[in-house]
Amino acid sequence: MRSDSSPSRVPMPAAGPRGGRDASETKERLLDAAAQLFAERGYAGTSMRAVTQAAGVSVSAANYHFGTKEALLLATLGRTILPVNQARMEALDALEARAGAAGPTLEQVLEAFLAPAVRGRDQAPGRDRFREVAARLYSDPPEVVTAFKEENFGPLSARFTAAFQRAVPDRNPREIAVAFQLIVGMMVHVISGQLELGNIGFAAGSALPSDEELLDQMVRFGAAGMRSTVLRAEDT
Amino acid sequence: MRSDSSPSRVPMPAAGPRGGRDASETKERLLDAAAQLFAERGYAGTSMRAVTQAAGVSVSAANYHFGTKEALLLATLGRTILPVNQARMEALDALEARAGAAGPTLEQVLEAFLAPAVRGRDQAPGRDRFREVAARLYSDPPEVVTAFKEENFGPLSARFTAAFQRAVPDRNPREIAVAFQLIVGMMVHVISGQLELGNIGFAAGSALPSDEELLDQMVRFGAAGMRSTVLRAEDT
DNA sequence: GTCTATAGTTGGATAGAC
DNA sequence: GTCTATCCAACTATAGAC
Repeated sequence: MRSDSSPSRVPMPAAGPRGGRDASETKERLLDAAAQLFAERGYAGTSMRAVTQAAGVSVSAANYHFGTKEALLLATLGRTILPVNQARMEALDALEARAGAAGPTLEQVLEAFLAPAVRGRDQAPGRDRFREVAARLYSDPPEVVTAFKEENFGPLSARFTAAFQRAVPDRNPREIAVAFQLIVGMMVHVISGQLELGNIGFAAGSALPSDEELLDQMVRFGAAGMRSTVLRAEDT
Repeated sequence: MRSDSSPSRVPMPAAGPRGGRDASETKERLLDAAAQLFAERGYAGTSMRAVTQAAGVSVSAANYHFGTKEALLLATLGRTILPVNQARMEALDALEARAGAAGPTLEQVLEAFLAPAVRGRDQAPGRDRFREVAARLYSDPPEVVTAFKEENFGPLSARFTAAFQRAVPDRNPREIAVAFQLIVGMMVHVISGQLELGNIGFAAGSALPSDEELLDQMVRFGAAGMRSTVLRAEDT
C-alpha cells in the first residue's frame, strides 16, 4: 500500500511521447505529490518544481491546471481536509440522532471529533497524507490558509462546542472553549507525526501505539481533562 | 516597505555613517529580528534579506557573524529555548529537593514543565518571541533542527518522564510516554498562538484567558488526563 | 492538454574596499 | 566589523509550438 519513502510517485508510462495523459490524471498526480511535499516541507519549503518533478509532469502543466502555487495549496487542503471534517459532522449527527434528550456522552463526542483524523486513511477514503497536511494548517500559515480555516472549521467548531457543552453542562463556555483548543493541540501533535518522529519520550524502548490504542487513550485523556477544568471563583 | 508592525526594529541611529556599530549589538539585533521572523513565517519562509532588513544591518554583516542561514537559525533556537528548558529543570530540581520520598505531585511536575513555556517572558528573562520560536520546532523541521531537538530535549524529557512516572506509579511507561506527548501537543498549540489567532472556538464572544488562568487550566487538564489513561487488557 | 523555452525575480553567499 | 557590488543558482509564471 504505497508504504515506501516516495509514495506519491505512481509508476506510469512516464509521459507518453504524445501529450496523451489525460487531464484528470495529471491533476490527481499533482495533488498527490503536493500533499506529500507540503506535508513534509511546508508551503514555503516546497517549490513547484519539486511538486511537478515528483508528479512526473511539467511545470507548465501544473500552472495550467491550478494557475498558481497558492491555488494548488488550497486544492490540496480541500481534498485532504474536507472529507475528514465531513466524517466528523456525520459521526456527530449520527450520535445525536441516536442519543436521548441528554445528548451523546463526552467520550462519544470526542471520538466523533478525533477518530476521523487519528484513524486517518480508514475513515477518509483513498486520501493519503492528509493527516500531516491538515496538521500544517496549524503551524504553517500563509495568509491564504486563514480564510480556508475560518470557512471550513468555523461551523464544525461551533457544532462540536455545542455538543461538548451539552455533555458537560457544569462547565462554562470559556472553559469549554479552552479545553477544546487543548484537545485540538494534542490532536495536531499526534497527527503531525511527532510520536513517530519520536524525538523525545519514546527512547525508553516501548513500541509505538497503534492508531486504535492511541485514539482510545486520547479520548480518555481528553474527557478526563475536559471534566477536570474546575472553576475557581467566577462561576457563571 | 517595512510599513509594518515590526517590534523588533529597534529605533537606532540607523547605521552611523562610520561602520561604528559594535559587534555584539549587531548580533543582538540580528537574533531579535531572526526570532521574530522565523517565528512568524518559518525557516523556509524567511529570507536572510528580510532578517537583515528588519535588523537594520547589511546582508554581509549577518553572514560575517553567523556564516549561514542555518547557523543563524540554530543560534536563534539556542537563545530562545535554552533558558526555558533550564528554568524547567531548576523548577523540577527545587520540587524534588523539597518533596518527601514520594516525590512531587503530578500537578507540581506539570507546572514545572508548563509554566516556563506558557508564562513566557516572565520566566525567560528578556527574551521576546521565544514561545513562538519554540513552537516552530515541532512543526517546521529543517533537518538541522532534529539534532538540536535531540540534544536539548532528550535529557529534559527523560527527567520529566521519570518524575511523571513517580507521581503516577500505577501507569505503565508506555502510557506515561503517550500522555506526556499529548501534553506537549497542547502546550505547543497554546504557545504557538493558536488561541490568540482564535480562528476557531473563541468566536463565542468570551475574552481570552490570561496566562495564569491558562496555565492553571492546562495543569488541571493534563493531570486529569494523565491519571485517566487506564489500561485495558495487558496490564504490566 | 502538454510540452520547451524563457522572462523576470529573488534567493544565499562572497569579494574586496574602507 | 561593516559596507557596496556582484555572482550564480533557483524560483514562479508565462509565451508559444505542437
